[in-house]
Order: sequence, then structure tokens, then C-alpha cells
Amino acid sequence: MIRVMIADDHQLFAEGLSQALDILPDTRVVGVVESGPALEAALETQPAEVSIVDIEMPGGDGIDTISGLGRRTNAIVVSMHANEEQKERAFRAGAKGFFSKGVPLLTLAAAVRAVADGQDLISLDETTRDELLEHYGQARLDPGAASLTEREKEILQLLAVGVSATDELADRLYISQKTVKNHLASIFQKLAVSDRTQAAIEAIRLGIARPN
Amino acid sequence: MIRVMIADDHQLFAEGLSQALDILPDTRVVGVVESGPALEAALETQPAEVSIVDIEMPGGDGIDTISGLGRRTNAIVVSMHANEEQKERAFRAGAKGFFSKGVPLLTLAAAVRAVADGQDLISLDETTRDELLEHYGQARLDPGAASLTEREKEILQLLAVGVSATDELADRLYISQKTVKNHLASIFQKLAVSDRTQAAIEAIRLGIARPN
DNA sequence: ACGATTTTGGGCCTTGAGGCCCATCATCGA
DNA sequence: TCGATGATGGGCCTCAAGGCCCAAAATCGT
Repeated sequence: MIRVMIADDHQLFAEGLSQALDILPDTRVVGVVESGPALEAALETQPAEVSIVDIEMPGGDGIDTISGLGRRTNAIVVSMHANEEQKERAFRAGAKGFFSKGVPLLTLAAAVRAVADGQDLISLDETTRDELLEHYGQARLDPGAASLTEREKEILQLLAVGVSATDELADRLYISQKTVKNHLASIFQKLAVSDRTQAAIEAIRLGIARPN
Repeated sequence: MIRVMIADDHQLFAEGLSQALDILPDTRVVGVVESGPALEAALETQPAEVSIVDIEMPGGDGIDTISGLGRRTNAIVVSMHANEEQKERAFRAGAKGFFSKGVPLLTLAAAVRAVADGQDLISLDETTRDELLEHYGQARLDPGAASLTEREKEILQLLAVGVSATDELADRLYISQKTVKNHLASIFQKLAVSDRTQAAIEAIRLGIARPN
């Protein structure tokens, strides 16, 4: 689980991004602050592998803050109006990544994973960087979840939308009830749970299935 | 369920906000677009009670777009650098709300509910507006969910974090297993479900409990 | 072509889950 | 003060759910 801190004075942006990253199975937002000094203070009590820092913030430039953070966290700088000069300053301040707020969410998520893994994205040219981000596009699932078969994932998706009875599952998948129970048994083992309720929750938590 | 469309050229902002609103039990983001014309096009095929529109967008000002929308949707204008002049223009274009991106997420959520309910926030002074938003602070839960008692919500919260066995629930709540089963029975009735798996999913979906 | 994995299915057995009806006690609003 | 509601608990019954062991196709990678 990658712990992420967000520093941005626009609450709507910060809280939205926070929710979005929290939904991903391998990232957790542990703090949202609205200024550079608040970021430093927050990291004292709550460590975070990655910090997403906006440049434009009141009470001190976001980049100045990063310089003082050292190796306490890996900083990714985001900017509304990204330009080369800002990127250069972010680089000198020790940021590991630099993005415009115009990038897709999943790109930023991949960057968070890459940076948490020790990669330094900021010194790469765009092409190389994007290739590297490809490798981090998928959330790293739990060891158990990774070994789920296609059919098992199908069953979990049905569970997560409320198809919980054995006979209904069998009907939907055109297989016998016994087979459904067998699949569930191996799902329980792989996810280390003991019934379908826990399996459904795990499926949602791991991002295999969505409830809504 | 309030259907919401988001128009903002900063994907990071739009997708983050989208996720955040989707988590709320009474709002659903049905589309995210990156320009004014795209908003008009999207509303043709996918109606939405409320549209959240950024002012600063490439290929046409967001406010110009609103004028052409008429009564197809209720527009809420958000701006990075909010000022009186922008607000005045938004008002004349028929927007129902105007907010800086510095407002908290829950304020915007309340505004979405208010506007979907037919309120016009933009002509109110700040004090009156905030008082009105108070009334819309809480998500309107389903009729069934609204009648849940405190104890029943406790049980749902435990279910949603994986405490699914009757004996474990009884231990956590210091009551007998029989009482747990009785509570569950009334939960099933109120949520119109038939087992704990569906109840747990409903609880997550309604925002009563969080899985992570 | 061959071994591994996946998908399908069986039997058997035990216990837990859910349905239904009822009772007591406390709390709270009218 | 008195119904209504909520929280607690009991009994009883039925069947679904989960545990355990096994096996035959199908698919897939090498």
C-alpha cells in the first residue's frame, strides 16, 4: 500500500484527487494539506512514500517546500500551467516527477507507483517516461488476488453487484450449482476469506469489481 | 439519483471530481468532457440534471456554452480564479451556481443537490446561500436506508469491513448471536435484500459504510 | 506431444444462515 | 402518562453454505 500526501490549496481538486486515489487498491491518501508549511508539518507525524505537490499555493511556493523535505518523501509536482521553467525548478528541488494537471488520472496513478518504487521520472524525456509508466499502469494486486482465474473473477464481479445466491450465480454462468461452489471454495482460499460476504468486499477493495 | 456531467479540460481535476461525486450515494457522474462543444454534444445523448462547468477551457469559454444549453441542464460554474466579473457573466448566462475551486468538496456536493432540486444559488448573497446549502448537506438516502436504526448501521459497518460471521458480530457488539440475527433480519427487510452479502454491498453503495 | 492449469461436475456431511412468531425491558416523544 | 419504537433475547424449522475429497474434459504453454 503506497501512502500518499496531497498538498494543494484548491480543496475541490485536492479532495477529488484524494478520493480517486483512495479507490485504487494499492494507494491510500493519508493526508490533504493546503500549503507548503502544512505539508512539512503533516509529514512529521504521518509518513508518506509519495507527496503530490501543487506549485501554486499561498504562503510559499510549493517547490521551495520540496527542497526542505529531503528523502522523507518522494515528491511529484503538479501544475496548472506547466512550463519548462517550472519543470527545471522542480528538478533542481529534487522532485521525482512533474506533471500538468491536464494529464489523465491513471497516468498520475502510474507515476505514483513508479516513484514509490524508486524511479526518478523527472530526468527522463517524455517518450522514455511514458514507456516506463506503461509498466506501472496496473495496480499491483495482492499475491492471492493475482492468481485468480478469469472464471473466478467473473464470479467475484457478480457477487459485487449483489448476485450472491448459488442458484442465481449458476444461472448467470450457465454452469451447475456445484461448480459455482467449487469456484467459490478456491476463491476463498486465494483471498484468504471464509465466506462470500468477505469475498465480495475483498473484490471491491482490490478493484476487481465495482459495486455501483 | 442526480445525474451529473463534468466539463473541464484539466483531466486530473475532472476525473478526481468525478470519482468523488460517484462515491456519494445520491449522485452519479454520467459524463466527463473537456470542452464546451463536447458538453453540448454529450448532453444530447445523455441527459444530466446538473452540469459542472469550468470557465477556463480551450475552444470557447465555458460560460458561452451555458447560454446555449437553456433548460436542458442546471449549470454550476466553477473557476480557478473566481472573481465578481466572472460571477456576473455566469449569472447572465443562466448558471444556477458559481464557486471557486477552493471550496470544499462537500459544499459543491450540497450545491449539486440544491440545484437539482430547483434552487437558484447564484442570485443569493453568501450568507443566505450557505444557510440554504446547510439543508442540502446530507445525502438523501433511499427510503429503506433512512429508516435504519443506529444499531443496524453499526452491524452494516462491521459487515462492510469483513466481520460477516454471526458469532464475531455478537462478540464485537457484546450481544447474543440471536440478537444479531434479529437485527440482520430487519436490515434485510429495510434494504430489500436477502442475505448479508447483498446487505454489505448495499451499505457500501449507500455510503453507510466504507470497505477500505 | 505432454504436463500443468482451468473448468466443469460429483458425493457427503455439518453447521450456519435465514424465515417466522413471540416476549421483555428501556427510552422517548406526544 | 402512555403508546411507539428500539434493543435485547428465545424457540423452532428448513435449506443453503461451506469443508473435504475426488475426477473427467478442455485449454494452454512449451
